[in-house]
Amino acid sequence: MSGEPNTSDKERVIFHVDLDAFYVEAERQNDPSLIGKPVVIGGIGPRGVVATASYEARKFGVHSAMATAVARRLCPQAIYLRGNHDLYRTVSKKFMNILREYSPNVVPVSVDEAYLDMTGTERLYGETIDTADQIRKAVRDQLGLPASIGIGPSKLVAKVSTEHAKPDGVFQVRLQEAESFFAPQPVRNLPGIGPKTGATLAKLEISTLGQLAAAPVGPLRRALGPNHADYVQRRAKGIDNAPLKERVKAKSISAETTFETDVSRHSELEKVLKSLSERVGTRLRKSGLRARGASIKLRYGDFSTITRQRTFVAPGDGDQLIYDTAHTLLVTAMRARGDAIRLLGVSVTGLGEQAAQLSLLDQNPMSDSDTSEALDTIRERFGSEAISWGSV
DNA sequence: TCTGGGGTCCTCATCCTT
DNA sequence: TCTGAAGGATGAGGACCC
Repeated sequence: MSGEPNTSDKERVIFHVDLDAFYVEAERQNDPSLIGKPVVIGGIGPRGVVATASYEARKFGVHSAMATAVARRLCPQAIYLRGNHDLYRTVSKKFMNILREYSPNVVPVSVDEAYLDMTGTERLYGETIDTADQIRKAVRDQLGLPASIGIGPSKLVAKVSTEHAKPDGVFQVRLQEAESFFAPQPVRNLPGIGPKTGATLAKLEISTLGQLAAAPVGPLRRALGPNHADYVQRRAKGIDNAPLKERVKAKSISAETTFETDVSRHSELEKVLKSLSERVGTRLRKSGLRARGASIKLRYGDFSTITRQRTFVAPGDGDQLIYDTAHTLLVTAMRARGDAIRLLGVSVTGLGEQAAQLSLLDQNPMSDSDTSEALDTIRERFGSEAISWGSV
């Protein structure tokens, strides 16, 4: 491989394990009558999008991120399900536990995929490819789910290899093969190159990773900015020294909702804002964190999106603090542009584990945080709908 | 054709402090 | 006291991923 010397890659054997059409397969475990039929999971309302489609539905052109309305036109005979995220989380935990039997260093990246550092395990399990097959067999035997595994000297190469392993297979790319393996592939196959960067590269007549790797630096930097240009060009050569480590803590928590029809009535927006603030607040307290600020997200009918954020006077985790801040931001934003709103979101940012402090300003015997915790307890015992603010 | 929800990271502009 | 540079904090938006 040309480019920079990469000594650390030489010793590494990274597995990227990905469950095929995970949501669909998990639903099929629950309801075997779905086996063999086209199944589409995602938002089933007028503004929903597809989260996952079974391979039977994909034959009709249905794919993830497609508007459900379009999917229904392409494949009206498919079974459309909203999805059961509690089920997926439960299955995902079992999946990760199986992987942990094979490596102490397992890094989950989402419910259905994880990286494993398998460096030096050959003596324990034998040939790398055989180990991958053992893992796939264990996942199938214990959970009934098909898994694909990409193997490479880095997370990046393993991840791209997985696409060649699907469905239900194994694909390995060794260090010395990485650059030639990448070269003929379309730029969009590289994680980190999305529709926008792809279009920018197309304007420079760059369509493959080989062309990107060999592209002159000047025009590339002008088009993408120096940092991003250098980053994607290194990765196009298969260079990735990123260590395998788990993300420690969340940096933000958010909740958002898209209305079935655009909304401009203040009272309705306030009601939804309150409910979103509660959802975010509940999750914030559950994680034992406090936030330094809050932000709102507004998407208008023409799909233009704005965000507005504000820092709290002091870090906090109470529903009222989140709502009051979000409400101020909403009122200010609506004064500037009063158009009907398609999507409303609330998030808290700057999360940290600050110990609860008694603020000098806090004169109330029952603080916002205390009230919110009391509400959490009631919701936990009697359900999320059991109690709410009067306005909601 | 019509685009969800929950995240992360990056860039750029502006403001404030030193 | 004024001015400008540097750097951090904050705010806004874009791009991307699953």
